[in-house]
Amino acid sequence: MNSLSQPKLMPTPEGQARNEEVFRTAASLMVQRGYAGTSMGDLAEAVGMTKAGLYHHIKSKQEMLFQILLFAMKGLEREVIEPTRDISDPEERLRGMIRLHVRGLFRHGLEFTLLFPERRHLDPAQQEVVWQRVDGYQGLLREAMRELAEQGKLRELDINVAASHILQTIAGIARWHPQGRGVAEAWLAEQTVNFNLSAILKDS
Amino acid sequence: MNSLSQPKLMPTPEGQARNEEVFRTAASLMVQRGYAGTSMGDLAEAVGMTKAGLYHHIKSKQEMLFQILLFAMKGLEREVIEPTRDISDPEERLRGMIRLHVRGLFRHGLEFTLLFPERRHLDPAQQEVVWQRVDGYQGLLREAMRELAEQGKLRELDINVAASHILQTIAGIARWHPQGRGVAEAWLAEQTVNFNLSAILKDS
DNA sequence: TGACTTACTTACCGATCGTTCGGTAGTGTC
DNA sequence: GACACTACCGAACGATCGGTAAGTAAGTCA
Repeated sequence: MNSLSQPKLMPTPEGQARNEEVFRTAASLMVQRGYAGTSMGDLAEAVGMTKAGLYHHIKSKQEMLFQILLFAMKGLEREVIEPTRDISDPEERLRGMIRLHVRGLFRHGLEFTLLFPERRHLDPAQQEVVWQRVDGYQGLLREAMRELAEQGKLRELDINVAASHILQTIAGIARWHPQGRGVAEAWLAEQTVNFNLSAILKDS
Repeated sequence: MNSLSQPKLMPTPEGQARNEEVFRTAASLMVQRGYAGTSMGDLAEAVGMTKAGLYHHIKSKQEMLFQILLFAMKGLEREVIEPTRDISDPEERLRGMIRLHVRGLFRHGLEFTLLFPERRHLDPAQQEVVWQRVDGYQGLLREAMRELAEQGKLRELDINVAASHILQTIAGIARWHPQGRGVAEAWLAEQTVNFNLSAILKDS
């Protein structure tokens, strides 16, 4: 029942830090080169260790991907879901979610959005877990749209399709602006917020 | 100066067909498992050949990916760009492009949309070629929006960001509805058309 | 019939893959 | 000082990777 990225037993503080470094580095490499394109040798070199040493910190490459996805999803929950949870107006909540998600892509490593397609390398049980988390997140988008519909503010559209479209525009940002450098992040976030809300809201 | 997927010399009609089968199968496998996740052994087995036999049809795995991307881009040009080229009204042209692109994802193998991220496995010169094609396509979206802006029909938004958002919603469909089965394709296409045009058009 | 080509095959190459084994330096505990 | 434990390393494992050399059956054309 380990919660995150624990090695086999009780790590020292330094070991814990090293452990986290391994996972963060792996996430970063996989964002750049993909899961299959990132070898354990690459990762070992990047953290200044031998391949064998890595296996003190992780159980397997696949398990590591699983832990990274869970960890990244927790980041999304902390940086996006929690701060907007208590906004009662659904339009403002939706705006907040999209805005924070886009900004989080650059500010913190919200690798989840980018690494999500790599879930195919997990075994079915792990895929199921990851999928549930995503569906939970998407459910929040759907719920906000449902409330907007009740208020008569929503266009005639399918909420499921719209939710997936919104997520895709966000994910796309990370793909087209790889490091977020050069573009004004806040501006890009607002562009994305407005694009998606114009898409789903009735003319006011 | 071979235009598409020619083997070394002059293929027989059967050879030509086999050649195309190799490329189509490779595209299909790579859509499912990714470039790195598709081994030449897998591909050989899928087409009922030995690995060595494959190399009669292709020069290398990387070159094959390049040819597949070019071929897929040609499909996009044939199925989406050409049929909408002569629509003078920019709104209708844009609607047509999105609609045909989404439908094409299911009807034909418009693998380009799905395989585009795999361009990182190409060498820089090949990447440049592929990128130019994409930018050309995206340029058509931008041009339509520019015309809409001239007619005063466009919202205040950045055309580059909007174009990338539109493409992402389309690509997302292929990712979320892997085989297109089960969902009414035409309905999904209209949902996507309306989502994106609502996003960019001023209230009428 | 013989020369040549296409479309493969069998057999193999060196490199790299993820992973494991046995060992060890360092640190803290009794 | 004996013991336990963490955090590694060197060396190797079998498997698989992309790719090749050499050979061959079948067809075309003179």
